[in-house]
Amino acid sequence: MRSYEQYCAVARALDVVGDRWSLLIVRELILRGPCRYTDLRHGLPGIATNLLADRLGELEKAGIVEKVDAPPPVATSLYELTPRGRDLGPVLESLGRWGSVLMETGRRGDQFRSHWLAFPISRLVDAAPEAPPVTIQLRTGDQPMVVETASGSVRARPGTIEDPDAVLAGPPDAVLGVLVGRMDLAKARRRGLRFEGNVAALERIRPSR
Amino acid sequence: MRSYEQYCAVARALDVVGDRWSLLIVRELILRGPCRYTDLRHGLPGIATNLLADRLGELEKAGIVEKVDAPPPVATSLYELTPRGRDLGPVLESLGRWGSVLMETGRRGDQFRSHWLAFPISRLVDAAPEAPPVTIQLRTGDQPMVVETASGSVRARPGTIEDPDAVLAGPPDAVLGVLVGRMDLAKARRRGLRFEGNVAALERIRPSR
DNA sequence: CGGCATCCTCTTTGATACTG
DNA sequence: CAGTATCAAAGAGGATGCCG
Repeated sequence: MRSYEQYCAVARALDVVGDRWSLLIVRELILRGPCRYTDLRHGLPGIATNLLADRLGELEKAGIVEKVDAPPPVATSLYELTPRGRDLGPVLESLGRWGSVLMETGRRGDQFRSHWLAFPISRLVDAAPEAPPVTIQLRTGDQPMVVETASGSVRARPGTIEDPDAVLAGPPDAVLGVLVGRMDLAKARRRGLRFEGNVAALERIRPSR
Repeated sequence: MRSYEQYCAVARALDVVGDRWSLLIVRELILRGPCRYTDLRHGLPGIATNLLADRLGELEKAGIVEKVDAPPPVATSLYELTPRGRDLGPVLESLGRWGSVLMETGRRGDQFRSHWLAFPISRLVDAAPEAPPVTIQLRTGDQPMVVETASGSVRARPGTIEDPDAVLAGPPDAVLGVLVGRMDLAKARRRGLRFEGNVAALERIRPSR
């Protein structure tokens, strides 16, 4: 990106990460940890491959991303964040918080990847830390996810679990709407949500405001 | 900006404010309050006038900026932030925090405007709230600024004050470096800082980390 | 002059094809 | 798999023109 040439911290930050796609690449690496080139392409639907290569080069030069050789089992190299890159977490956090109200409009044919749910879900809070743990199986997007409470917080990870307290399946906006408490079950069902299990499990998960 | 078309809060936020210059326009309106078109141009050195007009139109359509007729004395219209626009404060805050280490490299011929100092200065903290207030006069950039402590916090505003506890003048990086405690007085003087007054006044102002 | 709209050039992006 | 090469389209930057 062409520099703004302003002696201001915001402008200088944007000189480095203000390019189109740059912050979304960081999002992928924060959400998924070290990634192969192909993993990044999959998590960034719409990016042109030459742009991904360009941006990775720039981010590497800026000390945000590091290219490392993967340990023996994998025969490729991985991209991962440097500590300086991980420091962008609060930037993504504030942007995501500001953007969360824009998620109410559902999709307009937007692409979706399941692991993107980890961001809003990490903002949920387990209302009763001393109560028994809750597990919820999600089936939306490209891969199944598990939501589980752990010591007062809520986390999401890819994978499946046996005997979850509830299963949510269907379109991403309905699943997300119910999870964050923005949409009630009846409305979500009308939008295509399939729900099984214990409704009380959802009440253990509440938006932290 | 072309949409990323991703059902992710970060991507949707960037759909709205990810355009070049957009967040810097918001910076100006947060730092200076309602602005005339010309004020914005002055605070955004390097922007092409058609781009400023374009961006203002987009930001208005997105509900971030509002164009209002100024009250009688002024014969022009003003641009101001909507509540939704003011909600971008934390985004600029986190970006500025991340970018602050990029300010150590001084200028490379970058443009500078005095009011940009308000951002880093608001992160300073008055170490001893019960101690007498401190006022510092700054003379760097396009207009004089006053830094003053008030009930435990530190604020900056344009203007001059009589009998300040200290006066800092010279290049912006030296003034800023001393203010945030990154540069000691000797080094700042070698970089062109002119200092008058009470050194102890600086010790009342400390980075809040 | 403040507040844009137009025109033109140059750079960046996006889509696709191709290679080690 | 992990990119590079190519080329058309979109966007940015700069100059200038217009209008109250």
